[in-house]
Amino acid sequence: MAKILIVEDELAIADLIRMNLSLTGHESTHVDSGAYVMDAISRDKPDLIILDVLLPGMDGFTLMEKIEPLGIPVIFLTAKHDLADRIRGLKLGADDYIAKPFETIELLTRIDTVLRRVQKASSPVVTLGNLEIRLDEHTVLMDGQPVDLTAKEFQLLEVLLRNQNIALTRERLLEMVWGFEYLGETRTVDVHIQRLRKKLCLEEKIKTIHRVGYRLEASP
Amino acid sequence: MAKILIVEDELAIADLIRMNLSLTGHESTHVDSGAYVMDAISRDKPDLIILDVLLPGMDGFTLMEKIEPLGIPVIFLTAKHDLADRIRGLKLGADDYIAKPFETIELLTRIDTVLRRVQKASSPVVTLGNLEIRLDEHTVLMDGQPVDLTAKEFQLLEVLLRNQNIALTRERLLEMVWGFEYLGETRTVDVHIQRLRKKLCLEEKIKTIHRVGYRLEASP
DNA sequence: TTTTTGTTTACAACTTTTTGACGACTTTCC
DNA sequence: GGAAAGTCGTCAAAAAGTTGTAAACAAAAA
Repeated sequence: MAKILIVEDELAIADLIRMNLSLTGHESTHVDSGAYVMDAISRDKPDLIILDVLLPGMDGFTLMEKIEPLGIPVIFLTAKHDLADRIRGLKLGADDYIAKPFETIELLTRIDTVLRRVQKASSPVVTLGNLEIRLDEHTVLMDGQPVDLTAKEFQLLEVLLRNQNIALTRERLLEMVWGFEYLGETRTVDVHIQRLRKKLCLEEKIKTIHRVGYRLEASP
Repeated sequence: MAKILIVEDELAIADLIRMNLSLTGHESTHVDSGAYVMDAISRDKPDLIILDVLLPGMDGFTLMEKIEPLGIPVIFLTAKHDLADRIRGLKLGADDYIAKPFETIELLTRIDTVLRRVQKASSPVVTLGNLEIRLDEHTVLMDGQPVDLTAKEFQLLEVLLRNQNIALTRERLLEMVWGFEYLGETRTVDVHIQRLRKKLCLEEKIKTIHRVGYRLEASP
């Protein structure tokens, strides 16, 4: 169940892909020119982009450079024998490529593999038990209800989330949240940890490691 | 700079791969039959395995099932047109595949991509018999169950682990765990050793060396 | 200014670490 | 072999150190 954007000028191929995606429970949209890609991305917020290298208007590599910073995974479609293209695509940050003509099952498998890989890695929304942390929006929902966090609290939460299951010393947390050169009491960390625990009911999840620091436990 | 195990029966191909890996700064070992793979893994502890599907002795898929639980990433080598094989490999948990005959640069690129992806994920873990010590998490699991250790206990365990099979005097342990300038009773060490032995059932493994100190025996 | 956010202080509650005592065990040497 | 000397294991109480919390204070934003 992912949203997939197909960038492909040959309608027959696009339709083939769309049909197969819908059969496997994915939602897809299609644009047939490079010029519309960025618009489509901001409108649909796809989870994955399938990108033909040979496009009218704007070539796939130029597009790739624009897409890459957004962190959306890309699967390249290339002609069978353009090895150089495939390498270039991978180097630009594409997650995979498929050579045309491709077999449907291979396409679907690769899509699933990439989605699985990426969903593990990073998404702008992190959930932790009954919490949903939207990094982009800078908001936190607890059981769907928004909770007000101050800037420092949010940053601290972010650092803890990015280091789930890792014990972090107060010094390390000061570095990461307050900045490398910050000279302050390690006590400050405690107080913020307390506030996070209280506001988000994380008494259990944010473990104190005596004489070490704190560790946020990942959800089981 | 990774250790790579090549499982390939055609010597020419294995040599080609090894040469290229050494040119790009990787270390590699080679076995030419499936029968030796598990031995080679436990001996060399490779960071990545390149596995030919068609092998004498044991086929790649059977091997894959054995390797998968170890969490070592695998790149499959398949014949160009065996699409079914590639899919099967990916489904079994392979991280990538390359179709023979392959171009060297593609191989190298894919190796780097997989290594980069995997290195992000992993974190330092040491095992000793039924114990698993996660340094980052500051946790110790015994038969999969977490055991509570205090900070000093954990540090002491770490030092012992880093010096397996080496007898350490109390003075040396004090230096390494308590710090160079620490002035305290050597009795303190005993007490902590006792607690480790008790908590982690290490009565056998942490040997007392009379008039010398202690030694942690490596697992057989 | 008022309000909100961030930092520090103070102290009680708590956990860990150290210590000293003593019995058990090993080694050494007669 | 057996006694003396030294070493180690264990316990529990004392000491040291760490953390939670509230509340005061300072800084920044509205």
